[in-house]
Amino acid sequence: MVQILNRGSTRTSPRAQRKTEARRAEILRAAARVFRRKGVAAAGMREIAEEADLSPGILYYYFSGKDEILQYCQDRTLEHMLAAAEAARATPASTPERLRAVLRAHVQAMLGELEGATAHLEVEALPEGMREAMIAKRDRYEHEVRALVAEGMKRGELAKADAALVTRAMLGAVNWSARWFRPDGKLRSAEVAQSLADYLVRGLTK
Amino acid sequence: MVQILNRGSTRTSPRAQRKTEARRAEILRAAARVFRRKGVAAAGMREIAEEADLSPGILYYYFSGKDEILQYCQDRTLEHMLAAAEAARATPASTPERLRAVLRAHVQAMLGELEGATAHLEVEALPEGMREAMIAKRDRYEHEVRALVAEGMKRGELAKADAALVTRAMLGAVNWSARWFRPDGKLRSAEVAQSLADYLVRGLTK
DNA sequence: CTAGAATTTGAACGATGGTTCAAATTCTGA
DNA sequence: TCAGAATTTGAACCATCGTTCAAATTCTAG
Repeated sequence: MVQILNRGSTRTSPRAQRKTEARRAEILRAAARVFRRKGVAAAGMREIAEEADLSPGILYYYFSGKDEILQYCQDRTLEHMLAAAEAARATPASTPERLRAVLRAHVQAMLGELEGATAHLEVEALPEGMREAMIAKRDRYEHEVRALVAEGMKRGELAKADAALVTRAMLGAVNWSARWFRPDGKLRSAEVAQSLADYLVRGLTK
Repeated sequence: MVQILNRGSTRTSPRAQRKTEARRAEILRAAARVFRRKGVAAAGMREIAEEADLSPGILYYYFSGKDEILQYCQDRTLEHMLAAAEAARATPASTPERLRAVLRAHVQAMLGELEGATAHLEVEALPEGMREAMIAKRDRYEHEVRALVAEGMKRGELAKADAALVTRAMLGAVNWSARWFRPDGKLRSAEVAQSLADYLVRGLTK
């Protein structure tokens, strides 16, 4: 997890710390919404500031710049998804069921009404130096999912296939939902999550 | 198909026309490579010019600007994919086999060594006014694929499911391959195409 | 060969967007 | 209450990028 430094609060009072922390979180949420709405490249600092009801300059009091904001946004979502993947591993359910759970959580992390975020799909938007660690984390997640797929195949619960490629196909299908999903559409995000997971795992059941 | 106007050649000699046409095609190929390598937003006109071994200004002699270049790039790939989809419809093979053929062609259109292009995945990068027609064309393609999926279900060749959602899942999985595929990787683009198509259609076979 | 048209160049322009910063305002502890 | 620290503002700075254009060069018809 990217360490949250003390930027923007040299004050030590717990009261002030909490307020600073809250401001920072507010900014991140606002940024995540703009990133999701317009894409990272098209999201301007002025727009992020407006979304958070703040002046543009203040963003630089709480963060070093757009890159850092993006980094936190991506990190948060990836951590969330990693947690879901690790939770699934600890579960006694069958491999197909655990795989479905991970995929559902993945979709919800992106499309969820309140905290859905998609910035982590644009790791290349990070500058060199920040990118590597994020890619590593994303890869860790991918490996987690792939391990689940491979385990299912080994146990005979899933049909044999190229686990790496199938994993990428699954993740691609769910990631792409961020492009077409509309909150005001016919399907709720939970339904999308359920149907996608069912279809994708079905492609491997015997 | 977007009409190729006579921009950049008021000359009427067939000889000159052909040369102009060739220059234009060269520019489009160079642009497609840069778009694919860096993404549309990060691809600069100067970089496109350099990729084509030309000066930046000349691009504006052959095209009205970046938007038009992008438009042609997207249009070409979409037309290519549409042609493949329509060809599949005219084929006597089973629905699952036709679906696999379309998906394979789709992957090849993006990852093919020579002409693979991914700019059409970024329709939102087009300005209002150009975007609508491209979205319509993309949707036409999606409908074509969906029709195939629906037909297979109706005929009993494929398991019943939400055809629209499954189609999007399939297209997402193949589109995403543009993000992770590396020409110097373990798998050739044709192998990726084959395996993806197999897995995705398998998710619907009974 | 030569005049006029077509093509090409590259410097400069203007808009955009990330960022900085001096000054103003608000907050906190004593 | 008040001084000093923390926070906030918004105008200005600067780099980047799409684009323009006057001038230079190349091509072609007669």
